[in-house]
Parts: sequence; structure tokens; C-alpha cells
Amino acid sequence: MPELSKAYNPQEFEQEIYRRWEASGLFSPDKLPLARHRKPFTISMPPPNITGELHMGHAFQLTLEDVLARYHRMRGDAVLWLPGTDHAAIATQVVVERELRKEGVDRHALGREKFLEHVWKWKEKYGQQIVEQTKRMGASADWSRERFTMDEGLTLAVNTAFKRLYDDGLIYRGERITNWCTACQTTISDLEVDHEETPGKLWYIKYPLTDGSGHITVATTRPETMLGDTAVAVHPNDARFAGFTGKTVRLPIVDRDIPIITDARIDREFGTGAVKVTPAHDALDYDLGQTHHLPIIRVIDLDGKILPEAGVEFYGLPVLEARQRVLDKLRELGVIEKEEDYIHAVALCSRSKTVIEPLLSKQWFLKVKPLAAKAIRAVRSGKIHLVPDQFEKIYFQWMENIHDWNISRQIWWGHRLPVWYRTRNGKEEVKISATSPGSSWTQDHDTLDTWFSSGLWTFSTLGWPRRTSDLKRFHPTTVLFTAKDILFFWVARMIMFSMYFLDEVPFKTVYLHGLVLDEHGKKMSKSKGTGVDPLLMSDQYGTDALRMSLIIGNAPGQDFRLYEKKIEGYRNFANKLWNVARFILAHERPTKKMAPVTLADKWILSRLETVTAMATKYIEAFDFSGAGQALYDFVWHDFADWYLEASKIHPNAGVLYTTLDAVVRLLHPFMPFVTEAIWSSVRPNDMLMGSAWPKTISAWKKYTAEVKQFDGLRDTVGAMRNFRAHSGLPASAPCHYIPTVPYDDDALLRSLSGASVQPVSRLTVDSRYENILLGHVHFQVERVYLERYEAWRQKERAGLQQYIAGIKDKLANDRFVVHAPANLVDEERKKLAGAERRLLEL
RNA sequence: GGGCAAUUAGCUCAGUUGGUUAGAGCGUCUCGUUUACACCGAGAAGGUCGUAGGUCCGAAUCCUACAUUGCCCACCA
Repeated sequence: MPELSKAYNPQEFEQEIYRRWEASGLFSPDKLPLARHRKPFTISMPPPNITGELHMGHAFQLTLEDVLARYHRMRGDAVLWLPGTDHAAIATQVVVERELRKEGVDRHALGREKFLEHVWKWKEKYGQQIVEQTKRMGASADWSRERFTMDEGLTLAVNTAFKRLYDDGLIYRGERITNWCTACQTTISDLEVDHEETPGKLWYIKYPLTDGSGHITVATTRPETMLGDTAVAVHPNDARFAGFTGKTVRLPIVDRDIPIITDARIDREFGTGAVKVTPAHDALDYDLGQTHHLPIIRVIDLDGKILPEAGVEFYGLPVLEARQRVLDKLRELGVIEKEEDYIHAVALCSRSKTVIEPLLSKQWFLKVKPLAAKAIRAVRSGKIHLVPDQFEKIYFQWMENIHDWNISRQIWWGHRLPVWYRTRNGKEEVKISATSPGSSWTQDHDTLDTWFSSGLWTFSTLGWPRRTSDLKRFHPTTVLFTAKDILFFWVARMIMFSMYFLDEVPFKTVYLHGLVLDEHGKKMSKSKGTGVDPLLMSDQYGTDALRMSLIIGNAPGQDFRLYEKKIEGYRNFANKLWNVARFILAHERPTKKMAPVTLADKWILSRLETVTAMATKYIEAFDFSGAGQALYDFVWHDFADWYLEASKIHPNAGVLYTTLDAVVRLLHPFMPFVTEAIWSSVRPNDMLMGSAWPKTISAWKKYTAEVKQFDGLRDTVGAMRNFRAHSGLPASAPCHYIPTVPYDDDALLRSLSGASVQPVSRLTVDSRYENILLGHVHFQVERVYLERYEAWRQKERAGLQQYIAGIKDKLANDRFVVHAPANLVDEERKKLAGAERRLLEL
């Protein structure tokens, strides 16, 4: 039997234990004993981006997943926790590009093929690193099924999905205004755009009527786009502009005559009620242009600079400079009526933080409305359950207002569109194919939005489009753990795709967790140095301590703060557990024979029964914090502080081992390393990981009544203090207690009840004192102080009596009993019973 | 502009369907080195539960406003 070393030292055994787990094959559902008879339980690991290292958010998510995976494995399920990594298209390309630039290498000089070689090298390096780090967290994932979003199989899935959507008429190519990031040199989807409130100006510009009969004033935040104006629009019912319709204005600077059009989409409240229309550089303006057949004049290029069409004097200027120049020119012309301060939501690229240019370009789009309809039903019908459920509302709201999804990107790293073109007789032909359909065809240069492949993740990783046994067995997956901020990016798309391609949900439950924040509630950031490195913490305090600190004190959907002190606290707990085990192993020989003798024996078994039931219930309800907290309290404050002390006087090896065995099993999903280490010192040929979750032993429940006395004993000191406070007794008031507990060991009683309060041997007979019984303990207190206690009690009783009378009245009323819904009547009855019970207690 | 969440001790958070005296950990203070553990033990101090109303015999909990903070969504140029 390997001895437990004197101090808890996690570095000594964590890595070794993980190797043993891996070697045991228990991570794979195929290798579990009786694998075929087990119920499948699947978690798809959200694939981390290969952009870099694991951060605390990953550690957090992995811990939650691992708790549930280990718990279900112990419950006898065929657990598949499928890990992988994500190619993270733009994110990775940007990082690798930056890396190359440091070496003086430019992506374009390198060329597509060579550049992609570099990215693959990066992927090998960081992908491997992420796997190693994931293992350090104790993740019990099935590495034999590890996937990468650009694996051959997953690429096949992507191409198949694309083709089916195209054939079904849901993917189309079209020229539209999209969000163009001038830094990333690609379009991005609406979701990748952040809106930031920025103080700016609203300029009012006078556009003179061509016929010289006056002018119309438009308001704009982007005066430089006026160079591409092709109309001015007003609301059709706007009386202010009744005489203007049909006329034209002469655009200042460019001296182009443009029409005044009317359209109901114009907001009469904004600015002057008249708006300049630039179809090439604004989404609404583009729509207006389509409706009213306006010409489209591009004035800004892909680099965010002014095109020659806008006039030689502005050619080549970046947008902001052009804005100043245009304003100067307008001022010269005296057509600026006024300018106002204006706070306005500027659209930024979420990756590069550069201002988005809405530009017209030819892109690929996915019609999502039909997909969304099914996805909405999946949640509404309860086939998918979101935890916490308030997210369902947000989900519906978003899904119901969903717009077409721009899926093409002008970057190199990613799944290249399986689209081929050739020109025949001056006509362009399009073919969807994973491989080249012939030498006359050329492939589209664009790649897919990274979330397109992620959307297929739950089933592409299981072999789809082939109908593999894994797909049949493990899909739909059971639970998805993910950050609440990617509900739309990822979760919604997975639901849409799974419903569309498989006609089944991708998962039954989605657990949405919050962000891990630092001590001050700020987002952890590596660049600002405010982050806490999970691996560093794991080195210093042990992975188990880190895991506990991530589990406890945190509710689903809620951000939470992590700080080193907290982790240290759970290191202390691991140490406590370690020493509990060491103490028991040092003093008693392991035994399976178990018979409770003393009150303390029965008490700890009864508590164990309760805490087992609680932990089970909490985990099933996804309240991992509640489960962890309950176990923590039990181990430290019941088992260690009380039972171990008591057992020094009346040792009972059977009960000690039974309890230790259960504790180690119960804590294993939370603290897998330390529990496995303790276990292996007793049963070296066995694995705790593969053992069974403790059952609740109903036989122990019957002790509950008996052990109340022990509970009472334990609470005596506290009860005393509370009684003082409640009755208004000052600390100096004489107050003694006479325990009525029939406990045979006076020494134990004294040692457990604390030194500050002494039991008195007899009830004192003195007119100043009153003897009262509170629970199982006699209190002897001065009369004066009791009056306040009595007064409070009277008030409570009176209130309750009045309440009870009220309910009785109601229940006596035939109209209520006959006509009210049954559950309402039941509720009243329940209230009545509760109130009556409380009255008796008083 | 719309929506969601949070507000409880100095700090980080629990507080189950309203129910006796609002809890824990950390920190602070006092005492204690009894061989499982000083990564320990026994105690103490510390809260008008964001504000103002309301419902109720009874509110941290339910309702209404407001305030503060954070997050998400959004083609008012």
C-alpha cells in the first residue's frame, strides 16, 4: 500500500495519475466494462481556437464538463466526451500574419499556398499545446476521437452541408452591402460587428434645388459619403417637403443633379427629416436605391480610401481625412447650416477594432429564416432546454429577427468554398464540388465563415455525412457547456444545422456559463496582465484546488470573480481531505465490516446519507456549486471537525472507512486527482474513476431521529449564543445550560461542547431564574430577560392565529372550495398546515 | 432605442416554494502549539439585505417605480 506522504503535495501525483487514467482506457466509452449495455451520455467539447493558449475561461468550462462526465461515468453511463480544436479562421490568420510580419514576411509576398503551410505549422504547435493543457486540468475526454475542424472528415461534412444548402436554394450569391473590415480585408457577419457609442458630430448640409428655388437640408454623420449621393429622400407624408417631390437638387462639390424621392422608411423625427442617399455605402440607402432604381456610385475602396470617381482632389485619402477635406470645402461653399454634437454607435470589427466600412460586394449568403423556424420550435417544444432558462427568451427574440448570414470571407485560412466557375459562350457557369470538376474550372477564392463548420460540430465529429455507429449512438448529444456570449454565434447555428441536416436536436440541454472575471470584476486580459493563469495556479495549488474554486460560488449564466485567495482556500480543503485520509489510514486497518455503535457513528452515517442525496440532486439539477459546497461543508465541518474528534474516543474503523470511501467517491468528479491518490493508497489495483457513485442507504435514514441529539449537542454552544441574542440577554447575563443528551462520555461531551460554556449539574432553585427547554437543551436564565422573549412569542402567535383563521374562513366558504381551481385549494390547505405546525413549535 | 442580469458583513458570495434570531469563506481581533492537518483548532466583532412605496399576520424573498453597475441585441442616416 503506497503511503500518503506527510504533506499534501499535488505536484507529486497529478501527472502520474492522469497517465494511469489514460492507460486504463476509461476515457473511451468503448472500453468501459459492459460498454454495450450502458446508456450513452455525450458531451461535445467546444473546440478551443488554436490561436494560443488555454485561459481561465477554458479551465472553467473544462471543469464543469469534467464534473458531469465523471459523475455520469460513475453512474454507469457510456460517457463520450469528445474533444477537439477549431481552426478559427480570421482569428488564426491574423495571429500568424502578425507573427510572420515580425520576421519581415508579408502574406501576399508569400502567396496563398506557402502562407497556409505556415498556418498548418502553427496549428500543429498550438493544437498540441492546447491538448496538453486540457489534460492538465484533469479532463476525462476521449482523445482517441479528437477532432479538428479542418480534418478531412469535417471538411467533407462542410462541403456536403454547403452543397445540400445550395441545392435546396438556401445558399445564394449576391451583391449586397456587407460589413467590410479594411484591416482584415474581408467581409464579416453582422454578429462580428461591435457597436460602440462614440461622441461625434451631426452635420446639417444645404443641398440647393437645381431650379434655384431654395434648398433642402440633410443631416449626416458621414459627410464624405456625399460624394456618392444619388438622391435625397423624405417621408411621403412629411408636409414640410410637400412642394419638393419630383424636383432635383444640385449636389455641392460634385455638382451632380440628384432627385428628391419619397419613401416611408425615412424617419421624420431624425435631423431635418430629409436624408442623403448613398446606395454604395449604406445598407438602408442601398435598399432605397434598389426600390427607386438609383444609380450606385462607389467612392470608397477596399482600403477605406477615396476612389478617383469621387473627384481628383480627394482621391486616395483615407476616410477620416476625406471627411475633413469635404467639410472644409462645404464650409467654403457656405452650405453647412450647423453642426451638432451627436453620440452615435460606430460599427467596429470585433477582431481588429477598426471602423467597419459598409461596402457593396458580391458575397455568399445563407437564407436562415427557414432554418430558424425549426430551431425555434426545437426550443419552444422543450426538446432543447437552456440553463438558465431566461436565455430562451433572448434566443427566441434573436431567432425571430434573424437576417441572412454572410458566409464568405476573403481570407485564406479556412474551408475554401466548394464552388467552381467557368465561362462558356460569355456566360458564367457555377458548379458545387469538393474537388475540381475539370481544368477549365477555377475555384472560388473565398473561404467560409468559421462558424459554418462549428455549426456542424456535434455531428460532423461523429462521422456525418456517413451514417456511422458513433453518430447513431451518441447523437443527439446530451449536454453542451458553453459561454453565454456565443449563444448566437454558435449554439443557435448548431441547432439550425442539426435540425436541418439530421432533423434532430444537437443536444438536449445547453448549460450557459458566464465569464471568469478578476478580483475587481474586470474581464481577464492577458495583454493587461489582469489574468490569472490556470496552469500557474495548478502548479502552485494543485488542479483540484483550482477546479473547486471554479465550481463553488458560481451560478449558471452569471459572471463570477476568481482570485488567488479563493484557490488557496480550496488548496487548504484538499489538504484537509488528505489529512483526514492519512489519519484514518494511520490508525485503523481498512475493513468492510460496518456497524454503528455510538450516537456519533449513527450521526455521521445519517449525515452522509443526506449529503449523498443532496450532491446527487444538485448535480442532476446542474447546480455544481451547491453540490460542491455541500460536500465541502460535510467533509470539513461534520466529518473532520466532529466525527474524527469523536472517533478518537470511540473509534469505529468500519464507519470511518465507509465514510471515507463515500467521501472520496462523492468528491471525485470535483477533485479527481487527490481523491484518486487517496483511493490508490488503499486499493492500488483499482481506479476510483471507474468506481460507482455512492448510493443513498435508506437504512441510515432511520437514524435521523436519534441523531438529532448529537446535532443538538453540536449546536449547544451556538444555541446558547443565539438564545442570548434573541432574548436580549447581554453577554454578562448569567445563563447556563443543562444538556439532556444521554451521552455516555462526559469527556467527549465537554471537549465537543467547547470550553466557554459549562454544563451545570442541577437545576438551580432560585426565584430570579427560569428554567426553559429549548430543543433538547435546558437553559437556565434570569427572569428579566425572558420577558422580551415572551413578548416576541406572543406577537408571533397572535399573527399566526389570525392567519390560520383567515385560511379556515376561506376553506369554509363553499364558493371558494367548489369554484376555485383544485391546485389553489390545495395550496391553501398546505399553507394552513404549515402555519399550524409553526404555531405548535412556538 | 429595445432587452437581460446584478445590488446581502471590509472583500468574494450563499440564502430553495415569503416563516422563529439573514449564513459561509477570506480579512480583522482574542485565545490555544491536545502527534491527522498552523494549508490547524476554539471564539469574538462586523449587516436598517441599493432607495422609495405597496401586498401580507409576517418580506432579503412577491409587486411597482427609481438609482447604480455590467452584459446582450439594434441598417435613425
